Amino acid sequence: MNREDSPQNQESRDGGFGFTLLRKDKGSEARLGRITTPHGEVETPVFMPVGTQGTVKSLTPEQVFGLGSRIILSNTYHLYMRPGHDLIRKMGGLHRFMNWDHPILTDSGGFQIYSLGALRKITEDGASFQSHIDGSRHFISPEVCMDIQEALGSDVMMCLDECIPYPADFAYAERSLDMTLRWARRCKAARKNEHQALFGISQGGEYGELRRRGIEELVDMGFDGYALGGVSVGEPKEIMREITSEFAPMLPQEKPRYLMGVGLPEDIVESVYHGIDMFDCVMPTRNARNGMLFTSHGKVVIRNARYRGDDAPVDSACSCYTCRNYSRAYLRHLFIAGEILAIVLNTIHNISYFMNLMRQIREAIVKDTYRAFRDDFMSKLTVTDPENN
RNA sequence: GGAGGGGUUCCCGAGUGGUCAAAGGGAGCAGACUGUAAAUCUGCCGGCGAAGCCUACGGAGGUUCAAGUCCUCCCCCCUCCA
Repeated sequence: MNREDSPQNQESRDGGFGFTLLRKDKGSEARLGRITTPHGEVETPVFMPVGTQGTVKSLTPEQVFGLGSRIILSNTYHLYMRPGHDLIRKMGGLHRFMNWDHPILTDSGGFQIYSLGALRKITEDGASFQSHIDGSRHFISPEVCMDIQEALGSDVMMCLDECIPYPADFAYAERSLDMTLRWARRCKAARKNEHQALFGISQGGEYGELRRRGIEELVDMGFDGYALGGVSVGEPKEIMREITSEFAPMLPQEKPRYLMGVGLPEDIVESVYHGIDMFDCVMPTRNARNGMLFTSHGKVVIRNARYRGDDAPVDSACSCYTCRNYSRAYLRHLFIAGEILAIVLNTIHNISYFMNLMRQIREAIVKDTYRAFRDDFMSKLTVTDPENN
């Protein structure tokens, strides 16, 4: 890797990328770790708020950091389309551009190959997109993808992959997997800045033999971390659980393991149990904007009539800014009135909830009580909460 | 006092003989959201348990097989002229 010799290294604050496995829970596969990046350290298991367009929607970077976030996710495809990676490069990179001087992971655009299915075409060479913004045509190959992510200057780059939908038949899943593996090889060959970490992504749909072979090949190639991709694309929960429980342990012990796009609090708790270290999901931010709040007693749809005159905080067990200062009745009023502050306060709460959850998860691992923590968490899901009924 | 326009389901507002429990908004109510084309999307929105029946288009009466739609009278609102 020659990190010590790279010119970028001398400019960096803390050196290159690294992962230290600090502890493994005795009763489960759960792990406690530390990721080191040029922009700071991250304790794992970690949740990365999603900031697709170079912003965690509705929050300032100071707020995001203040809530406990130490790494965020941003997006190659979206920043390439607008404002353009060359502009961001000229502006000194994404960290400076968005005023976030902490770690950033950039997704590759692989998810847009899935989510913008109607607007793209895949060939062996890469993916051509018709811009969802102005209809113009663009082409992203593994090489272009690396160039964009290096222009953005993210701390962790993701390989370009094809995230296939669910369900997908075996033949398609296999063909796609093999292409994704060739793309991974090309990404690795094309990257110029060894200072930015590069993660490989497992695909193969729901097919165990494909997952297994894919992971073996990725590990042979050698990446700084490994992701399980192709989940949270509409598959039944059991399938996601199977993939996670069976293949997280197959990923190298000494590298971070990232479950892409996950997820619900219970999905996170369950996945940590099987040895996942990193998560990202739009859920806390998007659902906040849609009026759904995560709480220790289940979800709260703040616009519901039952909260009209409710003077209690959203979650009495939460000490976030929103819960310390505002009633459900006020939050409901703001949301129904379409006020911007509703979105801000909701997002503060949801991100706060996820950060607290991750903190509790780490504490449980430290205490070697993760299994009990997880069992307790899951049992509460099925209990009807008195406070909320 | 004269001339004209209008009163529609919670609100606004379409509808000028049957295809009308009545378009479309809004409000209200509920649901969805998992590497963000998302401050988005979906459903419900007179009553009764379904086929169906009942109650509804200012009020009363009438014409017609059939009226929110046509006629008569009445009540109320708006504009202009005195």
